Amino acid sequence: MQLRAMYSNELIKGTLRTIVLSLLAGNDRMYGYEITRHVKEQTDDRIQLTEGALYPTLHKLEAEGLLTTEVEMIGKRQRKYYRLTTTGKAEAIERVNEFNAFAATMQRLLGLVSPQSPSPCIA
Amino acid sequence: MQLRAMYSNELIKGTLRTIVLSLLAGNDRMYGYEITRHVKEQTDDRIQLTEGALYPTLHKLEAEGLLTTEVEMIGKRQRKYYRLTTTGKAEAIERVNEFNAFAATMQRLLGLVSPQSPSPCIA
DNA sequence: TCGTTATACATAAGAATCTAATGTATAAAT
DNA sequence: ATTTATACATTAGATTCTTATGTATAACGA
Repeated sequence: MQLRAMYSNELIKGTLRTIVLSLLAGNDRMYGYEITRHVKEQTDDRIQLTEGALYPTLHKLEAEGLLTTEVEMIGKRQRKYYRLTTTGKAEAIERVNEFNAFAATMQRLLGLVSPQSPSPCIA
Repeated sequence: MQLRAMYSNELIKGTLRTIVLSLLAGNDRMYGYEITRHVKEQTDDRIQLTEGALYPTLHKLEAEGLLTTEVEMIGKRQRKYYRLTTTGKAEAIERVNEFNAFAATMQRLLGLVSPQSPSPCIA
């Protein structure tokens, strides 16, 4: 479940956990399918998660105590919500900062930014 | 050979080819050990390539026709220089642009930049 | 001189992650 | 009635990376 879209698949590898944690940090609770829709929309179809990668990742994050689950029935259909634990919230912040720092380092290494500009456009 | 340093290893995955191609795009020719030193220095030890990842990657890039090699003897010690082919030069540009676009998309998704700012601080 | 560190290549077992396919099922839309 | 969307899940195989190991020369410091 990484992408079926634009970016050469390799680049996305290793960012799935960061994406999931970041989305949950901003959304209180979300279910798997919702996460895939959200990412697809927010990135204009550039990143499309696949089930084969997403579900195992969610299960792993839960097993590590970063997420808790709440199952609800929508009609006869099951829906499994995920929510960050306290540990998960801290981890989310750490991961996002880490990605940001990594991107800045890479952009410098690849000559995409001048060494002077400390980090690219942090909001 | 990805990193033994700061960034949670996962993030670096998939960027090795991009790094190698980018460095060779800026340096005419380089040998393996030189690449590891270069990356380490340029990133202030934040990214440290390991042999187990670098050498197989160089061999693969050569097999794909993106690199050519020139072996030279420094005293009794062998040194294997790598150089971009025409195809390799085009691929290098593509990969770097791809990373840049990917980083921008991720930074938007992770809420690190406002949706207005088109791409972060391109030099 | 002797030991350590640096230079310089390479491979390989095992771990981790992702892709692509498959499976099951309900609900909505055409 | 059929297709598409919603919603979960697993799994075989591929790819990539980590960690360790192997070989060898050169330089440096004690």
